[in-house]
Amino acid sequence: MRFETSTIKDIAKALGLSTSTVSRALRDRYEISEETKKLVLAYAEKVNYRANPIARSLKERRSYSIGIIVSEIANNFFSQVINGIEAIAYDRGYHVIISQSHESYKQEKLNVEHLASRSIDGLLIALSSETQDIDYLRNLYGKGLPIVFFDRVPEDFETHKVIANNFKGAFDATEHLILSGKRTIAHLTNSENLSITRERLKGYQAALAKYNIGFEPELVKYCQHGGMHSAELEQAVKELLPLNPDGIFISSDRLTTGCIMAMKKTNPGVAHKIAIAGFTNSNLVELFSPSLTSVKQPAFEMGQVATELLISMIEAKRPVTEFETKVLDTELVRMQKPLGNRFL
Amino acid sequence: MRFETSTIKDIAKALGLSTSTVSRALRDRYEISEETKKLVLAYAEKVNYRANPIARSLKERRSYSIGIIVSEIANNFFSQVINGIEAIAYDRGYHVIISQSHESYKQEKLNVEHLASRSIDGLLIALSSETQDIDYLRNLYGKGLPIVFFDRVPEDFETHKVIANNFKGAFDATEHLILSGKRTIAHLTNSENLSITRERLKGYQAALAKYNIGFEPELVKYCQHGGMHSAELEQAVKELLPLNPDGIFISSDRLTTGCIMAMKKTNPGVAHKIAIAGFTNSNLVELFSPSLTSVKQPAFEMGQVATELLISMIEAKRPVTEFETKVLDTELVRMQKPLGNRFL
DNA sequence: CACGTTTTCGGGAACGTTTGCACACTTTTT
DNA sequence: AAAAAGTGTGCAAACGTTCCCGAAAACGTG
Repeated sequence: MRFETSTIKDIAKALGLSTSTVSRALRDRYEISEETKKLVLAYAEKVNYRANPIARSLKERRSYSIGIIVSEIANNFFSQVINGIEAIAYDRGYHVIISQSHESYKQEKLNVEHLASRSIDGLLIALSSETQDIDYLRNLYGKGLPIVFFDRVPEDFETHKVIANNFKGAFDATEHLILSGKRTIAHLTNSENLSITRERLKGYQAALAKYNIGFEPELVKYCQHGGMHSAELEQAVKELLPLNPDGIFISSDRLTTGCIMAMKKTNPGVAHKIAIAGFTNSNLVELFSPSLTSVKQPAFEMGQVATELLISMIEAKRPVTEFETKVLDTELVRMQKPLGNRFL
Repeated sequence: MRFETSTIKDIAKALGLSTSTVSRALRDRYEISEETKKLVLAYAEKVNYRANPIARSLKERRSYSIGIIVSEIANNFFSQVINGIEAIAYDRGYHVIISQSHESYKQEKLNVEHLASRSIDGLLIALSSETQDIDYLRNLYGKGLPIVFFDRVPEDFETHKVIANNFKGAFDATEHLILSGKRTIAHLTNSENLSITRERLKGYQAALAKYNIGFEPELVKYCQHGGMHSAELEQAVKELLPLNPDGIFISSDRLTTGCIMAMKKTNPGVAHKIAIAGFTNSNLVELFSPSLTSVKQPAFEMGQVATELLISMIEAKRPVTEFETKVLDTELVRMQKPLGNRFL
């Protein structure tokens, strides 16, 4: 803000004290007498003094801000994560700067470096579906920037991570389809680069195995761009439908909604015949037709936990060397009984 | 970032120049010889020099950041607006700090003041549904903080504003219901505090008038919290249904989805019998059941335009005195033919 | 050659904080 | 009574920039 605002100097002058005394009084340091503290506090209150965070940052060499990278904020899951992040961050006196990678590696790298040059104190990141090379992150991390990964995490990076129990979420969803009598279950998923893709695939396979259903690789379709392009989704659906699946397990938020949309567009009839189970944090699933069984991730909590870990790293006196990977349970929300047809 | 990074001083020392010369060379000022400039630039490039934005901000008394206040980011409309804002802001070298009011006046005020103390250069805000008193904004504005309102704007505040053509959007939606043969058209809307509420009500009334349908005040239900609480919505729906409307026009994104949800919950049968038209920017409307006619706002564009106006204010040499209110057209997306029932 | 101009550069203050150190004064200890 | 310890405060440097001002060098011009 370029407009006039009272500074510590003004207070010092007005009260006939030195800036150091005022500063210390404001920070409630032990060296200052109660009397002076009260005086300063009262006056500061009166003139509505607000410490200039920029000057503070320059002096303390930190900005009290943390960067967030997600693929997009217009996404139920991520916007809920962000809410969790904000809840903790604001509480602890940090503000957050959000950037979107739009599932592009280039954009992600650009944004991270922009944030780093903006003097963030720490970074919270879910990798883009394109990302394979995370050396630029390793570099920043090596220079001292605390980083916590969430949701989409790299395997070979020693730091805190927060993820959902993707294996179990996928297992539950697939098992649910099997228990509903489905046998030919397709799997639509994200880029192979992503940890979530691999973990969810394993869950899917494990469920099939448990019920002695053979794993058919051609029933698995990968979307390199995470469903950002509708053409990609339509292509996948077109390839999948001829295999006549009676169920489909979809592995991410955007993919789930995008896939249903693509199925309706490609072949509206079949969309209602295939049982759908998918990861999504949409709070509108009850409105969807066809309806589906959804795997909900504890997004808000994930944001909270990740932020707490990050702040603990930022505020640690000495370098952290013990890292943990928190795994949060997902929730299976079973499809509503379709009581719809009599009303159409 | 607290980790070591090269400064202008380091460059100066290494090159045997003064900091002023280096600074000027970096900023490409005319006083510096081409030769020296090249030397400095080359060295800066070599050591990967990045100007410290915090020091810069302190010196220049501005932060190159703009604040955004929306009611929530987990909202199709707002997240799209934010995308538009970011597109322009990043392009012009600003970064954005997003805050959510959650439709609470208290939270809104708190966030705005937090942002202001964080030295934002300007503010982009859509008022919360609770907000009536905007004196605190007037105060900040008076002190020199540029503010641009979008979507939910106050009437008595002289500054740039960007809104959708709410009157026409509401008119079109209502007319569409009328032309579909509906005669008892309810209207579910936001808090009366909001500009969008008033404008959309007028559009609704105008459409009724055009077709000689009497306006029935009891068919209009207001939601003070903009549908943040589901109880509020269910209450409204419970009051509305006994009046036997055959159509309903809903006035905002969250309200539209929330209302359908509430109708399905309260009386699933009737949900499919009432024709629905509502404002929403959800990209999933095609998935909804019951399906609906939607009024889409040019959210992305709204963000872009608002940001351009704000930046023009921020960068204006002298105080801006000519303000404009940009009105952007909405788009009516007609309900899909329900080809659904034969597939259920 | 003496003078003004232009070009190119450096010194140093300033932005608003925080903090190590020194200093003065009071109280306690030996 | 002198020394030590404790208490409260101020001075000044520092964080990394930008920019005003002055000065040295190079260049005409008469």
